[in-house]
Amino acid sequence: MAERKSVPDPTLLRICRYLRILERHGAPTISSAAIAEAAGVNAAQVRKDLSFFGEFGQPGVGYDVKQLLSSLKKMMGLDREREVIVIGAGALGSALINYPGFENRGFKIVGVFDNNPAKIGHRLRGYEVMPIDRLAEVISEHNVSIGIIAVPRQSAQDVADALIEAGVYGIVNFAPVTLKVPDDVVVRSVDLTLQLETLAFHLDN
Amino acid sequence: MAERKSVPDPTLLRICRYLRILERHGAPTISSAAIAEAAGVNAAQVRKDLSFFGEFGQPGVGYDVKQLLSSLKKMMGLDREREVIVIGAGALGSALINYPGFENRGFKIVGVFDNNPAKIGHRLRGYEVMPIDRLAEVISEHNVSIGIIAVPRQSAQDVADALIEAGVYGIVNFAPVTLKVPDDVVVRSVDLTLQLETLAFHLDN
DNA sequence: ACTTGTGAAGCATTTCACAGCC
DNA sequence: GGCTGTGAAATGCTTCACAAGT
Repeated sequence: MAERKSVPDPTLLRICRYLRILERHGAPTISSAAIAEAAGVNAAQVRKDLSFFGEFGQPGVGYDVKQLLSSLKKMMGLDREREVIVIGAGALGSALINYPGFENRGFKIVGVFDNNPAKIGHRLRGYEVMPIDRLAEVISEHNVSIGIIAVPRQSAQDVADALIEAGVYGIVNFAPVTLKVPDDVVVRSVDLTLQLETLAFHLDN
Repeated sequence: MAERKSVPDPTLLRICRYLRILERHGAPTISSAAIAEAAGVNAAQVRKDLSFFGEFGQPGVGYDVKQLLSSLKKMMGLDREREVIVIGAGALGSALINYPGFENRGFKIVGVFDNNPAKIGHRLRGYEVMPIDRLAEVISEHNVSIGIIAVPRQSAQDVADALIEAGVYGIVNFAPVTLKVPDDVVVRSVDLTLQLETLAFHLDN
């Protein structure tokens, strides 16, 4: 929970987006203006964001893409593999399991869980679907630090409780509820309909 | 694009979450403190958020749940059905198509598109998958105002361009890129990995 | 006694603007 | 000439605190 120097959350999210831009950038160097243009933000914003992590650029030249990439990855904790599990083998869980963005960024799925007996034991895109009661076992065996909740709203809190009980400190929640967790657990939510709903407002106004 | 009185974006997102809380609330009235507790925010925040849309509460009593719900839905533009299309019939598109949250909130899917010949013509959870070149036709025929982009990063901008060309003014983008669009088009992005990536940082710090 | 609605204060984030460096 | 890094200004958002209503 505690941060060395308190990096603003919006900065963290933007840095991840810069990472993608850098990865697809051809030239060996890039300016803050070019990153800003690709990310749709202000150039000063880019420089300020980077400044939370150090000084990476050369005045008059810009940033060395390769070097900036590896520095940022390291500072963001994205330079090593992490074991994650997915709870919920429905349509969404299934989509997440083979979403390339996860494995590409070092998040290795080491378990898929569901409480539906019809699904348990079957293979889902290469992963065996396990019953929820094996959660704790898999978590400790693979040293899982992150759980991805892709179950219906009704069971999301129960799953979160089980994850925390088993020692998971990071949760990505795809269910449309606000999870109640202790202060030392970090929850980040992705709500599939929220943005769509706000769009209704924007189109009318 | 233009708003009557400029409602902050965070407020819009929270209002949508309050909507869900209200829908699941048993009692006929609710206080700002109760909404706040369920949403994990400050009670003053709830009152301020609601105040952007009007005065709905009674001092000493709270808010009439039914009345607040219907007022908010109306002000958010969620009181009527809207036609949407989904572009991309891969794992994610497929998950979105039968995600209950969409239809439940008045977003009616009237078309599913993909450019993969192997998928075109086949039915996907009840929807016929159509080729991208029928986009404009379906959009004008069904009066589609919102397009949901669930294609890989590489084709997302092309799809956005085609949507805009065909008269769509609202886009929900699930691809991990920043789309370039004219000022009168509203894009809202949902990034499936961004939150997971920031979690890596939080767990290390 | 309890709860709303809201000015005003407090805090956070973004943008500006420019000194300093290549 | 072009670009970074960063104080300072500007903006935006959240929380406080309280008058007013029931």
